[in-house]
Amino acid sequence: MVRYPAAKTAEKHERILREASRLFRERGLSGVSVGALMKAADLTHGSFYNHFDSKQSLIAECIAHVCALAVRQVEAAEPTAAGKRGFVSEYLSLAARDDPGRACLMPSLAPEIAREPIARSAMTRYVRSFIDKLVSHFPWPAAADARCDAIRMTASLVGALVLARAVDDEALSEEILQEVIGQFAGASQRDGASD
Amino acid sequence: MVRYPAAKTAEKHERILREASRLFRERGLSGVSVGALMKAADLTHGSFYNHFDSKQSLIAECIAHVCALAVRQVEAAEPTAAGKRGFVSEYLSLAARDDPGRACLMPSLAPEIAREPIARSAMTRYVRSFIDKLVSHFPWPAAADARCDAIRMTASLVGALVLARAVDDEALSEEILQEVIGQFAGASQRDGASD
DNA sequence: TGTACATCAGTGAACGCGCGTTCACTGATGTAC
DNA sequence: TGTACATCAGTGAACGCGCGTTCACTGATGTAC
Repeated sequence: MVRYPAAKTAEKHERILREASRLFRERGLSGVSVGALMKAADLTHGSFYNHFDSKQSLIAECIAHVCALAVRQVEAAEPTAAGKRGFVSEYLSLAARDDPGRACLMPSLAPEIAREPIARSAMTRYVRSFIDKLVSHFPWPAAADARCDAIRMTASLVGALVLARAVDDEALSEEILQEVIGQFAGASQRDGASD
Repeated sequence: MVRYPAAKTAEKHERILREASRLFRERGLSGVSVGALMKAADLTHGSFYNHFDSKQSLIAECIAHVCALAVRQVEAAEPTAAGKRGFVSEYLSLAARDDPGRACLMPSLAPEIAREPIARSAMTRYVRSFIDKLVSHFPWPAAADARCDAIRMTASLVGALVLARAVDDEALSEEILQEVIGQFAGASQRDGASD
């Protein structure tokens, strides 16, 4: 039945997916051609269609793949207040800012995905999983407000990384990252609500 | 010297810029072709190059143009705590979410612009102007923290709109908008810092 | 174990298409007298 | 005021290019005996 070893096929599928997940986050959906992607995966462009129906369906699969990575990254943090602070510092680190291919997908691709009807449901699962995992994994001052706090934290993280990357000026970029890291760093309540 | 009336030329230049500013925010930079843009401005594609050097330089000019609009929009709000709350509510309104062509440029285009070296300096001016105008126009609880608060607020606004648009589920989308509006709505200090 | 065969993932030329940009031409406009 | 001319923004065919996708073919692999 299966003439070629399933493991070989799966390994190539995985390799394409991994390269695509990295490249899409680095260059945007429209910045990665099927040809360039397959070259990065050490294959020729024709065989792409042995693994995926279309570029669109690869995009949807990539979102789900990176979603799983993101959830695992939250889980890798200590489930304590210190672990949460560490997670925020990593999410908004210079390394994350400068290497979008290994960072969260939302700040790189969310606006482009919002315009691709087919990919939006995968993106919705990403956002929901991220928020839910924050809520369940980390401690929150009040259980009743945990979800609200997690949503606000997610918006802050995504916005800060989007802005820090968009900006040309290193000082301003680092200032944005630091101020938002600081927002989640202390027990002090001066941070946050702004009037 | 000037054979054609300068006003006519300027009016067309303005019309192209206005349509481009709307379309780029709606469809992304790579989602708007020069041909489609010029059709929207009731011209043929060839004459685009009488007005702009290239698509790239149009993009830079658009960012500056929308930046001026954004600053004016902040200025249009009452310079009070209530005015600030109203500004947040409008920034994160359903109308803004559903009509990116008339909303802030950052949540629509920042990631794509971050990948276009030529446009980043215009984007930097946008981000800086936005933050500076928030600082100078609205009241802040402590002058020393005004800039920090404004940066955090900007990150929250941008992130919330990015996520609300990326998500397929109306309830989740509205929840994100509402929680972040709520973060800036009350005098209560429970909002904000999350642990 | 060795040989002939069937399978099918991988290959790369080719497809139609839309892109950004160029350019020879047009024709409405303002100028000269 | 009327006519001939010069200007130049606007027009649309054409350019080379890269895209997503298709497809006839190849050749390494596992199977049959």
